[in-house]
Amino acid sequence: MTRRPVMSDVAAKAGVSHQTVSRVLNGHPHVSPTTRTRVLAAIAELGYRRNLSARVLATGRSNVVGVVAQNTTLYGPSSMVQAIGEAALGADLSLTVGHVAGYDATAASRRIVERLVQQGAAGLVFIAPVDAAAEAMRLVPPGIPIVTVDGLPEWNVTNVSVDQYAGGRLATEHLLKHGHRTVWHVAGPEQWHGSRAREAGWRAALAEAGAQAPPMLRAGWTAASGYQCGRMLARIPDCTAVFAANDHVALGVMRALAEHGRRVPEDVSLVGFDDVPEAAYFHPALTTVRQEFADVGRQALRLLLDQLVSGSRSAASALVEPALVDRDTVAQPATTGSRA
Amino acid sequence: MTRRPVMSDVAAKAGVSHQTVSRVLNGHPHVSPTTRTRVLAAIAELGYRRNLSARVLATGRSNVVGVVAQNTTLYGPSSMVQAIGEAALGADLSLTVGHVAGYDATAASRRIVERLVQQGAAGLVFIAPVDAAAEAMRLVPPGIPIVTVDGLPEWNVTNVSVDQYAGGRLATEHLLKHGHRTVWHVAGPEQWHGSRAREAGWRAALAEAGAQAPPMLRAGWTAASGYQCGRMLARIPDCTAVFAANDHVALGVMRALAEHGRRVPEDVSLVGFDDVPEAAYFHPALTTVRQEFADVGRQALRLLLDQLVSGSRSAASALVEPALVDRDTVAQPATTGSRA
DNA sequence: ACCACGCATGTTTGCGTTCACATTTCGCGG
DNA sequence: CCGCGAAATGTGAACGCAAACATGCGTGGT
Repeated sequence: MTRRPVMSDVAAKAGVSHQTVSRVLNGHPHVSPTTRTRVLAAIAELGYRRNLSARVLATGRSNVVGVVAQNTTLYGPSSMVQAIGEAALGADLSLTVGHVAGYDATAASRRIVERLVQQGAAGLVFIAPVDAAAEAMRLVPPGIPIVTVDGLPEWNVTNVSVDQYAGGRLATEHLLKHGHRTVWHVAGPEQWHGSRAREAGWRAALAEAGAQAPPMLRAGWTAASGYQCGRMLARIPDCTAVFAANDHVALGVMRALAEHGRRVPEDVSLVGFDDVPEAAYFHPALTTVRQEFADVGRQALRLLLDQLVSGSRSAASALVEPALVDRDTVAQPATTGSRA
Repeated sequence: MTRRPVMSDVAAKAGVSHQTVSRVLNGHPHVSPTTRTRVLAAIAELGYRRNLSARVLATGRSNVVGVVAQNTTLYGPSSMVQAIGEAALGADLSLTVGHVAGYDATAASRRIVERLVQQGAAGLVFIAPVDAAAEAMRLVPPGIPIVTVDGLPEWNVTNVSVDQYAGGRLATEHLLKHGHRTVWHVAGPEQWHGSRAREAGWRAALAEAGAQAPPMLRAGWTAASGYQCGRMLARIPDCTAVFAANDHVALGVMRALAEHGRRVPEDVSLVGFDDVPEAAYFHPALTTVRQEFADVGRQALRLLLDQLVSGSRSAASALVEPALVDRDTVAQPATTGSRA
């Protein structure tokens, strides 16, 4: 077993100095075309790859950006990571993704951040939809730019998120507009900023319409938890309109409703959130609020890049507007036909 | 702006040599407790983090493993990456995930592999459900261990996958057992090995039962493509049993069937694949074949670790057995009640 | 009392690259 | 034909760390 070739091996083979090889590799000027091709040939022949560690050590810069993601099994986070990855590839950056397991978020985030920093990450993207992320963020040395996704404004860091408050309003107003007296809400986990923002939007829309806010139900992000909540809602005759935390929760709710013989949308109208690709094929097709996750990912990387070139952290921000996608789960309430 | 502290800064502050600091950091023996605490204090005070590039350069080893993943938006891949990430964290390895965009798989994979190798990855996991991955794999220098997930045996590399052939049989046999004369199949993309294996399993089960294989329909992995296929199937009165490429495709099929007034399972029985978390909440609840993605991820990392300690590539393999999850989408065919 | 051994610590060297600077080569105008 | 500047190439040092080797000190056995 022979060791990996290094720059001087290439240099020897091409009959030049290692520095010339370096110049070729980095596209520096002042290298004659003939030398360049000779060097290139030697590289190919030896199967030489440059050692990135040595390069980072020598230059003090690296072009890897780290991503700290919360729960990449979920559709939202995974779409964003994917989008960031594609954008990074385009910007000739490489991506190191630290996947935080669900159960011990704080400890895991710490370790991940620690590693990313030690690896010399040039910048970090925190997909930080929960408070636990803030603490890990504090471990990052001041020199390294940060962008959060779904972070909180008070963290005072560049942030990009979907305007979930607006989304909550959108959903609620849409239901109200169809003549429902009020709208029930099955919320997501309360640690998630998104849940809280959607809830706030829901309350705001209700208040503005002069409608009383019914008690709020708490679900996770899963269909199973939505189903549990749905079983409660199904027993409440007054409940004619529901805004669910996300599409999967909505699916669970629909299921519970159906089992109790309550039809969607005839008896109960329902709006989800996210617009996962299969939402249009639920039965009936789900009316929902679309979040452009890929867009969020791209913007996050763009903002990080801005900081990278400017060389310092900033607190710029971007908001992505959600949009209502009207399908088949919203209708007039049956009893109060032409009341409003 | 003062530069990041290095080992000698810590050493100076603690009044020792840099080598002693190194020993403390690496948990070497022969360091007195008092010195150790002094060094630790200095590290904390300075906010020192060791430079991983320098470490890698000096030792020649790195403990980062690379993952090349195809389409992490999908439930399967993302679950596996997540599982690998958790397992890696447990083994004190760090993970660099290269996310291959969908559109130009070959070029993107190349670049990602190139990077991973240059970064000095100790080992690589290819989530390689398509042929394009094989080509990228060839770029990896021989010294670096590889594990593929959903790879092909002829690649001659350590591989772990779900036994999708068995899964296809399972699904088909389950339908046959209920008295269906034959089973239709809506397959996934043909580039994916999983699709092909499931198809083979389907054909085998049919042949074994002496049933004629009806023409096969081709979908993607999405509900939308399943819906398109479903619209065809709905027009075929003979079609009483369908095995769908995955759960989302099954959802699309169900939707199309419902629109044509064909009931599931009374008129058409349906089996999916994957058992995504929301499958139990489809309407009706989907009978499907469960793949233990997390298990696959964990095994992949374990096999990589084995190679890492043994120091050489091997071609061991692991197969994870899928299991049928019986829910509400399979029943006796209506017309041929007590025929078989 | 002396030697030898083991523990705690320091010194030197090299990992593979880039950077700053030194040197050689070449072409061209006077 | 000389000299000068720019282009082409080479040389040495530095990046931050760990490994190998070297040193000094205390302790126990005989």
